Amino acid sequence: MTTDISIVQYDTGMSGGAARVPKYYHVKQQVLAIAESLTPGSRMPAERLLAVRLTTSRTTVRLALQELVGEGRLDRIQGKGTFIARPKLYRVLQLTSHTEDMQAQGLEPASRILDMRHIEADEELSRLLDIDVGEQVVRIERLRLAGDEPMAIETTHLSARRFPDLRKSLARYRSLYTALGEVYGVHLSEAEEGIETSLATPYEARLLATDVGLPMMLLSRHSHDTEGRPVEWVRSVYRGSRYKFVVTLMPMADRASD
Amino acid sequence: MTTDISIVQYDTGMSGGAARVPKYYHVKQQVLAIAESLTPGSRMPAERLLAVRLTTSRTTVRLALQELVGEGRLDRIQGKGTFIARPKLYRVLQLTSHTEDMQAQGLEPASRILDMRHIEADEELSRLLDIDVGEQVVRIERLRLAGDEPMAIETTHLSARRFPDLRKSLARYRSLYTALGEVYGVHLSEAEEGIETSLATPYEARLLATDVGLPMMLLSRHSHDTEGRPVEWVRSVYRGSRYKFVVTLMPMADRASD
DNA sequence: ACTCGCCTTTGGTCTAGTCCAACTGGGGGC
DNA sequence: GCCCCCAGTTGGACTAGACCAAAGGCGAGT
Repeated sequence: MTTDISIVQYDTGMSGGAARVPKYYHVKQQVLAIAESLTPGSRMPAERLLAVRLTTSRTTVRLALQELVGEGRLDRIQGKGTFIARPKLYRVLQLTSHTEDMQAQGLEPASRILDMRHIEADEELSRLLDIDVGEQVVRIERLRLAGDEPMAIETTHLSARRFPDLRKSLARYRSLYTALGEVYGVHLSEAEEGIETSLATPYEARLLATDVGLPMMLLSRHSHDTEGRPVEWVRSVYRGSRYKFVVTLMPMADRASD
Repeated sequence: MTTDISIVQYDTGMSGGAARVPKYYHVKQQVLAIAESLTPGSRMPAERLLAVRLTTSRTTVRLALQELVGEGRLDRIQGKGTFIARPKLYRVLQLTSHTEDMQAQGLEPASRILDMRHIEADEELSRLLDIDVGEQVVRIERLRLAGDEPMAIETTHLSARRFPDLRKSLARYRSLYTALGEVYGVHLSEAEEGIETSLATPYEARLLATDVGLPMMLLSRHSHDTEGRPVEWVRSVYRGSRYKFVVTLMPMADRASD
């Protein structure tokens, strides 16, 4: 029972020199091989069994499994087992609403309002929405769904003064963007979107049916109307292992002619 | 020495019900509090010391530290210690070269060719580059740097037949895009970019000075020339904890008028 | 025949401890 | 005075095992 950390050469066939490869990484490759021999939805061998078969500890097996879950290849369900996951979904980055975006992909859009309240603008929100610090801001927290699968937690911020009675307007029209156009005559024209990684908090993990600490995609959108005034600031958290974001880039104006 | 897993209410002040919070998550908050009281670059207490102070095991402390490293808040260096990290860098998504992009942000662009070779097109590459299966493809693997900090591993694929003697052309012009324009008369016009998360492989971790298994940003770019023909297919891996990607979205053509 | 509850199985969390690897600094040798 | 080596410290990897929590099957009781 001596601890034996193997030092092995890395061999993905890529260039460059050697790199140290921890044992769990080899275990991961072996587990992956098993996973690839099975069809999506079918069950993997139990952790304790894998540990015995691969002559390692359960901890090491779990580390390997954790990475495969983080990559979206496996799903773990306590009490039931570990299963082969389905492939990633696509999410197109464009200036459309959730409703339009889902319909364009043939998916059933849905959303559940988790929370809707007024908060006071802090310094950051006042800058983003071009209002005074302390002014009222409508904060809408929604769970976005594609079909019956939870997709993202989206938190939208708008000026309460500019968009009064937003709750009623939202109820009347299905999509927020439609309501903005129909009720307040505001049309979106340009937005900057920021994309970064984060890790699931316990709250996010519960709502999105994933595990605490797994990699997430954090999108923030800052939208402006046709007059260039800021309209909304949105922060969305997606399961990183379930989505791939796609954006079409066009040449910049000052390069179009050369 | 009984194992005592505390079941505590989650209290980020958000809506929704309770969620189970593992102990390491509380430890993480405590460690984060310590980190926030220090300035970037300064050293955190040692792991063994934190374990004693927070009355937990070193394993649990390491789990908490791992998440903070994954979020880009801490850096760990074996033999030296754990340090407060610097804030994230921005990376704008637009149809420019690495060289232009870096210069626009006042950073010193640099890149190191890791590997350059010809490979045979498999089915996927033949589709992406619009060539036959088995045709030669130039594969350029480069380490992108911003100043002296490794930024990404970028792997570019181009048709070898369409761009002969690319090595010489690359040597003459600093940027690949410049070489494409000057030597081959090809100008890029539109590209689809895909963004997803992945986990660092040992190879990637070594080159990007990060740890195996940490969340990464995986960008893939499919660029076309002004005639709509595919020119390159690029796969780039960035340290997720170091970069935030920014893209400007414009309204779609069929929505500009309403 | 149905229902309730226990028991097994499977994943989830945590501990305590061992050994390896890398950086640092001090002391001895040249 | 300079260099090298060795020992201490710090992070990295792994083990063995304990107990918790959720899911589901099965059997006893009604």
